[in-house]
Amino acid sequence: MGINKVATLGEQVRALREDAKLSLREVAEKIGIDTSLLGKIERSERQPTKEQIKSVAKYFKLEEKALLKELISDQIAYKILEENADLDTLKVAERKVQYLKMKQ
Amino acid sequence: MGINKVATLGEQVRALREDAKLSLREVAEKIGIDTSLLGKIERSERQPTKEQIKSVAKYFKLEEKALLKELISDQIAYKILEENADLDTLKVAERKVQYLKMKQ
DNA sequence: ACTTTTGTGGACATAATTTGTCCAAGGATG
DNA sequence: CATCCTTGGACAAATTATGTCCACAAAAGT
Repeated sequence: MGINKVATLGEQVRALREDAKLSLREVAEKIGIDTSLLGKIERSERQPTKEQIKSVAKYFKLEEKALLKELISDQIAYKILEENADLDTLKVAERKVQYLKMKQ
Repeated sequence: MGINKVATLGEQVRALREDAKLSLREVAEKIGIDTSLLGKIERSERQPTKEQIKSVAKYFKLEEKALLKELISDQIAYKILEENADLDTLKVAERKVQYLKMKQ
């Protein structure tokens, strides 16, 4: 699974790890976090911090910025789902971003 | 200012209140919250809870669902801004919502 | 000019949410 | 069986958000 497929950040990380035939333990240790935590991140039970994102990006030689974007979009997607909000809510949000940027 | 204009939830509430020529105190009391809190909500310094949204909707005879949508879109817009994220992030989020809904 | 009302903002305790770890247990692999 | 792997619960700790109190300045009223 490529990094560009539609999947959560966690799923993408898992795919990277499995493609590299590495265990949670190995990667977690390299990144400096608990095995269980990495597992939770892959299952989207925990949101990685920016620092963790950096470590992951570095480890898998990915662009940190791209992963960050995956993180934010994940968080927004989950918010929409758990609030049971209409997809159109995102359009409204987009307009608000533009509006708020206008008024500096 | 109508409820449909592009503005934050707080600004919309403020507009409603000012159009009705009411003070923060009056409305806050009716709604059962502190004056200062209502002010902060109008300035987006605090996010109203769902209960507060309900009270506001009831008080101004608006659809609760519409206000809820304003709340969620506000939260998303502010997230985009404070993370300095690209607007395209919202598109990614949209695809993820669809993706996550697919896998039930 | 004095009084009252109004909105804002800081400080703060409290509450709610999130994070990260430990540990136990179940599966798969060999 | 023995080992490695992943998952999940429980929980303390950390982080973030909430709501109130209070003081102050500006505006409005008398």
